[in-house]
Amino acid sequence: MATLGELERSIMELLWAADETLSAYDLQDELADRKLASTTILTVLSRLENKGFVTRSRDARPHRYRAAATREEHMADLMHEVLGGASDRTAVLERFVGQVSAEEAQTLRRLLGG
Amino acid sequence: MATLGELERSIMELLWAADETLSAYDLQDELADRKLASTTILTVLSRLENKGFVTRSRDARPHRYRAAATREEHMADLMHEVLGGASDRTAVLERFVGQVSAEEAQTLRRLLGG
DNA sequence: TGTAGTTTTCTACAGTACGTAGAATTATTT
DNA sequence: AAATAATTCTACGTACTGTAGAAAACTACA
Repeated sequence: MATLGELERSIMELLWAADETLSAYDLQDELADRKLASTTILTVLSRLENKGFVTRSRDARPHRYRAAATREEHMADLMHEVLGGASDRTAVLERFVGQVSAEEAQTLRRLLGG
Repeated sequence: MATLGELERSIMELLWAADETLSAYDLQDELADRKLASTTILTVLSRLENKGFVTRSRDARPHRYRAAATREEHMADLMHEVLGGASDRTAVLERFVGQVSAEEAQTLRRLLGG
């Protein structure tokens, strides 16, 4: 999975937080403090699309964008990606679980259908 | 946590796999197929040290290097780092657990002291 | 102890990714 | 068809990584 830059991440956060699809102009507004050119937003959205993080609807103009996966899916994917790179997955899980808070351990037990 | 480049990762893998500390020359040997200059290895080791992935013993010459954390610790840290960036951790864990294999689910239950 | 050999640090450069945006092009609206 | 709006193309600065030679620091031996 590709990695995200600073602005790329900000834009993903906005897309993840949005209920609706967003246009480049919507994003430009939400990032108004950074005073970015609309072409900048478009460029980044294009790159995010190429990386598979974003899908674009070309039906109307301006084009509308949405995150390809939810933030949760994305993060879970990242975690699995890390785990997938391990030769001894059990050892990694052991460490992982060992550092989890009590509440989260409880959550995990519940999710695992204890 | 910083990200690792291609060669940086190869060197970390060797350090993780090693029981002993390794010198730049040891690593050069293990990467002999790539025909790297020893200064290249030293530069990368230096960068890894700055990033906190490697510790160096200057007692003897050549200096000896070791991974700051085990591979498992590192990977568990990465997973926690991802999880830490989530606003809704439970949702992420839910996704994560949902994609885990049956055996790994079993492992997790055991580790959680079900 | 001066000099040759060894090891490390400094400096440098090419390639790639990202932030950034103007120019050129394409589409829409009137 | 002209004016306006939106997208794509092109480009550049910066940071990071792979790569290594030059310079400096250290070690060992004559």
